[in-house]
Amino acid sequence: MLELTLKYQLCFPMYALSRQVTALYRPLLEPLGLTYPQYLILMLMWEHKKLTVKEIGKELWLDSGTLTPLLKRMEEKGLVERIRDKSDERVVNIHLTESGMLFRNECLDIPSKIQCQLNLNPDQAVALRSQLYELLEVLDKQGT
Amino acid sequence: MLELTLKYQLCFPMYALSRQVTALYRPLLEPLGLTYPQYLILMLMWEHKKLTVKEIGKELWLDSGTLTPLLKRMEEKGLVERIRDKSDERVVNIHLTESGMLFRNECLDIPSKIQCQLNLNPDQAVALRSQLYELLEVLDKQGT
DNA sequence: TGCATTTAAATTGTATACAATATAATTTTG
DNA sequence: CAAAATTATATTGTATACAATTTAAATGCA
Repeated sequence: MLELTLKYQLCFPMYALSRQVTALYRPLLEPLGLTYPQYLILMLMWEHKKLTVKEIGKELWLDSGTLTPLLKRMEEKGLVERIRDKSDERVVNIHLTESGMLFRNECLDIPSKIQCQLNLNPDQAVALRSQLYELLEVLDKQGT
Repeated sequence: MLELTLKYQLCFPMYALSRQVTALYRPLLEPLGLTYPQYLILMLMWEHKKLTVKEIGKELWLDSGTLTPLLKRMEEKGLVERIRDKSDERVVNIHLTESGMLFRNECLDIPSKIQCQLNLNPDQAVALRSQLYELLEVLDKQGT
């Protein structure tokens, strides 16, 4: 396991699978004019209606260097609005628009389509997800 | 599991973890002037000495649009040479240089450092790796 | 043989990621 | 209170990813 060969690495299948799973989303999101990170942000917004850039960054593990241009593109598409906080001018609040809200209906069956293509039963999916979140937790604590 | 909320998705922790694990490599690779994809290519080259762009692409699930500039940068650093195949001028063979060979010594303890930071025992790591490769296999077959 | 098809890389253009730095606003502190 | 430190976002620059197209070479086949 500690060998310096591609096939013994844990990181590599993680990297490759992440990209290939994202590729599964592409044909589902492209007709909606969405990219995968934009879809992630929309999922957050459907749940929260309003979030700061910092809060989005914490959820997605992304910084403002990535989020600022990404959110600007989403604003251009009319999915969200970027509004400076009145009480703290450093903060930018992201608001879901009516249009962004309606996009949710178009995305309702995406999760089931993806899970089907991964050929996973629900139990397996839940188990794998837990394991991945455990590792994220480990890294989160180290980052502190 | 089929809910349209970030925390119920399987894809998201995969995406986030992949990036965070790559971030673990960064402080180890940066002193060597390497990026993570460059390190992956080096691992392949240490094993094979000579590969075509297409063969590298198949191993890493990357296309020439990504690999051509990446390999040019590695050539500039003196890690590899890019040489047109004499018998088939469409093909570019990538050769490991002496210098690229020597880099292996600097990377020997990277895998153990990473595994340590992930706080995984070898059995867990092997099990997770297998599961990820199974999913890659599923996607590979669909891609056919 | 000669031309259509296929193949391997390269190129172009767009969208992330992320380090490093800059900017502006707020908080802390002496 | 005023300067220093911190914080939130934006900007700049570099390096992937990847779709779409182009180019050049090799192959298939009538």
